[in-house]
Amino acid sequence: MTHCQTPLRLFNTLSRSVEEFRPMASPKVRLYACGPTVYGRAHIGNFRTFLFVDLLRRVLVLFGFEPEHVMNYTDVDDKTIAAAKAASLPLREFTNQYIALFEEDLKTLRILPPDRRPRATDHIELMIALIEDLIRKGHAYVGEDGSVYFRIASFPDYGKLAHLDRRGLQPGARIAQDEYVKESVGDFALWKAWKAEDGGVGWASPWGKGRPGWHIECSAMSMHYLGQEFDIHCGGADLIFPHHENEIAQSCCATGKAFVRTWLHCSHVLVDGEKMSKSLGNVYSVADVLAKGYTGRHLRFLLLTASHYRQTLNFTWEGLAAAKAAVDRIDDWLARWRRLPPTRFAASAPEGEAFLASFCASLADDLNISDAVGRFFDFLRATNRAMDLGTLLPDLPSIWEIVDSVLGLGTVGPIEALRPPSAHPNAEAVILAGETPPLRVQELLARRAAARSRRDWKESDSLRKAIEEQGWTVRDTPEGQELRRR
RNA sequence: GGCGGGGUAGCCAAGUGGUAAGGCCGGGCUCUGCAAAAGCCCUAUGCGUGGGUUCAAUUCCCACCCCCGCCUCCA
Repeated sequence: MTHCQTPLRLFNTLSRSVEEFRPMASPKVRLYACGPTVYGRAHIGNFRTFLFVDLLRRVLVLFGFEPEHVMNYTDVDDKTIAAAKAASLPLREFTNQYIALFEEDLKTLRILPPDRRPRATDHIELMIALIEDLIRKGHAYVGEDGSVYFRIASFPDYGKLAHLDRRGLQPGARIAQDEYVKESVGDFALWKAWKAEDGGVGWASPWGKGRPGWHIECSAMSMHYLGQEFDIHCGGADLIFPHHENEIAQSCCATGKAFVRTWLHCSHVLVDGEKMSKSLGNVYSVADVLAKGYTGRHLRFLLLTASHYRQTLNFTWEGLAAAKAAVDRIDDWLARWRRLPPTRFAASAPEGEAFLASFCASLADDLNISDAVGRFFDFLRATNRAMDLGTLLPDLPSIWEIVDSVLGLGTVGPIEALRPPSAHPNAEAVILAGETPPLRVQELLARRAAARSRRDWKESDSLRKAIEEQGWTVRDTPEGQELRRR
């Protein structure tokens, strides 16, 4: 189902410019995204990045590509080891919990699960083989401490992605304690020798017991699943340096190939204009947002559409309330046309075509979702007006399918009519919640229907209030009462 | 210091060398028993500040003032 014919243009961090995207073996697109380090609950900043990857993936499909999406779990590093130890749990058991929570949050945010989600600890042999290869080729060496380091001096292009030259890597204030064992400050660990604080965590290797450095896992797993050279590698902007720079160095030196064609990076989230930090108490998880009465769809809409992915996104509760209002408006629009008979929709209509063309054009321009959504709201208003007037509509069902393939909001619940013989006679109402209202609400609804037929407005109003108190909203339409979850 | 990203209405935000998308909030109106929803109208003579180029700049150039990120923990 290719709907957008326009060439897709993306900003490549490598060239710092917007380029037409052309995969190596179109329509296949091999896509690798750096995943979370699973030592704690991920926060909304993390999810902005994963939502960006989700957007990219959905847009690729919309433009006729077939992405194969791989995302890793970093389940071994200083933090996971320390946190597992603090929790008195084996590393694997500890990280399992956070992977489960993360996947639950992905589902809440309606993020499509990556095709593969490899864990670092399941691929230690691959990493060891890669490190051996780098040593063999003279790009890595074993330090006095038994750790293996990558020699950045052996890779002339080092710094190409981050646009840092070696002068920027001179010894500074933050010299690592293991400095004396490395040839150069910029050299980074491929393999870390076992230390007492690692406890039971460690794997046998040609250099003794130890564990992989952070960067090597992504090189090993991405090349293993996607090939030595693949199309897109993406992640948060903070990963540009050193993580992705180091991945490039390792991978290119090992294979002599270009590794990745297009690098994409998503900017960070601020909260109330400030960087999230535990000391400020502004690090929010998906669960925190749900606890305030918002849904995953509200948060998704905010993080996905509030600004361009290369722009810093300032999260505020006020902004989330605005996102909820916008989603509610979309839901009302959906509920409205979904109840219409098929005869109201034209098979093809110029306004529908024009809208889709502009929607595609916006997304083709480096995933300009804000602009695309702006077009969508124009279209929403135009079709609402057509519904007011009762004129023929564009093919809304198929157009929405396309729009929602990107927005990922879904269509909430089935539109059902609740009428006798339901639990309560006269409780007829259209339900827009996707869940059956409790008997108490059905009863109130029935009484209200009766009051309304008597034109007892006072009773009708107090029953509406009672229904509100049960967490439901009732509206009156020419077709009768309409019930929805508040 | 090096590299990079920003400053557009009450809030969020797109955008263009030709006179400011969209969302939220607010005000008015239509419809309605009421309410809600929906629609219509209004809400930046203005796009950080000062210069310059141009017939024309928010959009290009120069200078300046703020804010933020990265520079081997970090989505």
